[in-house]
Amino acid sequence: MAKDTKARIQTAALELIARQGVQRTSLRQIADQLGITKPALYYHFASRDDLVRSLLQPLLDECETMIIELERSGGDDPRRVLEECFDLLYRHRNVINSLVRDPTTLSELDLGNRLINWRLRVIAMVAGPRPSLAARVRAVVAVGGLADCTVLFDDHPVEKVRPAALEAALATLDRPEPVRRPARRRAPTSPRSSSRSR
Amino acid sequence: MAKDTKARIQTAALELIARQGVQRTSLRQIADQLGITKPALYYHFASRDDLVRSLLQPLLDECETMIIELERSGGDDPRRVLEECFDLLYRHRNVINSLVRDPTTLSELDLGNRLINWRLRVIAMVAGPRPSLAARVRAVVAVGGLADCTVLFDDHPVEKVRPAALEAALATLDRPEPVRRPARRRAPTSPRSSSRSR
DNA sequence: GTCTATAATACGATAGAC
DNA sequence: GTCTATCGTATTATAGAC
Repeated sequence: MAKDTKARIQTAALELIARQGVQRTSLRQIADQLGITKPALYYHFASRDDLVRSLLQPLLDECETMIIELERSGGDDPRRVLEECFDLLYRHRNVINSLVRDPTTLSELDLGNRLINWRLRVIAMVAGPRPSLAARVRAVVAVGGLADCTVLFDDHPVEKVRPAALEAALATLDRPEPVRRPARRRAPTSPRSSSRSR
Repeated sequence: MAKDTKARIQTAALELIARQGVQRTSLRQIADQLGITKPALYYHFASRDDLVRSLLQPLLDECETMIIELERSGGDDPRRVLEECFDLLYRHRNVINSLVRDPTTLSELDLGNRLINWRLRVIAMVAGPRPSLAARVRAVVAVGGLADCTVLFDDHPVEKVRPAALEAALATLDRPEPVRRPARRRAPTSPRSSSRSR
């Protein structure tokens, strides 16, 4: 036990942040959880922001390399793009839920912009070249829905969720041209549009 | 101009929160924006939390009534469920992006649990009775992807996004039984599974 | 209904001893 | 590498005048 204190700090911080959000987690709480004092944290991290950033760094690095690699070699294979995305999102689902979905974190630096940029690049790959609006919408649904699956089925084994999620996302994409949908199961004599719109 | 000061406070608060998150927005900032002082806010709201809650209340109320109404009358019509969801999410997209996605807000009271509960009820309606895991996954993708569309296409007219999003979500659901997918467009001789898994 | 003034508390961060 | 002690600054909230 010598230098891994840094790692223990990160673990404790992530745990607290997962429960109460970034802003609500103070250096005092983190120090207390470890049984050390606040100034001790400053030996390992230059500032609070430095600590938070260190939690995000692995995710950011892997996103960057994954997307660049996909764009270089596999951007024309939606299944492979979705597979890689699912695996990365699943691997980092803790950090994503605790930190990335927090608007406070997003607004600092250009993290929000970088994430939006990556997302759009993934969507662009999945939507294919010169996509119509409908195709882009399908890509958004596929990618966004896939992301939700990495987080909403925590009680299910990932080996079962993963293929199901990929099939569902790919099914969303498989609409080469707009057609009138055939009547769907169980749809009674309901009015075509009953929404009160907006 | 007499009693609508309360509404003006809410508007200013929402605007600031949209830009910097809930936790980063202080009563001082809100007061400054309106040209009044901090204690004046306490005449209209009992506390800071009271103000934040008042911003969420309309969304919460409408969610509750919408879901109850759907479960009573339209739970077996996925299209109608998705239509109502899209319209509600789109109508409240500002509050949703500013407040609801903030972990800090979610952890207070049982807001997070209520939202998860509603989401699961919507997913259950969309997935149909006694759904398989695959069917539930498709429902998650459909609902989650639909939600993303209300937020990601801000620069497009909603009259175009709405039908496209609904079609995409419904397409996701339309997989009555698991079949081997036919080969998809543009998939070259890529290896079937290249993911480094997790 | 809004003000001035202030209390009570928590925060991030630093200085300096050990 | 961790401590005690503390600085400066923010915050929410209240008391009481007008």
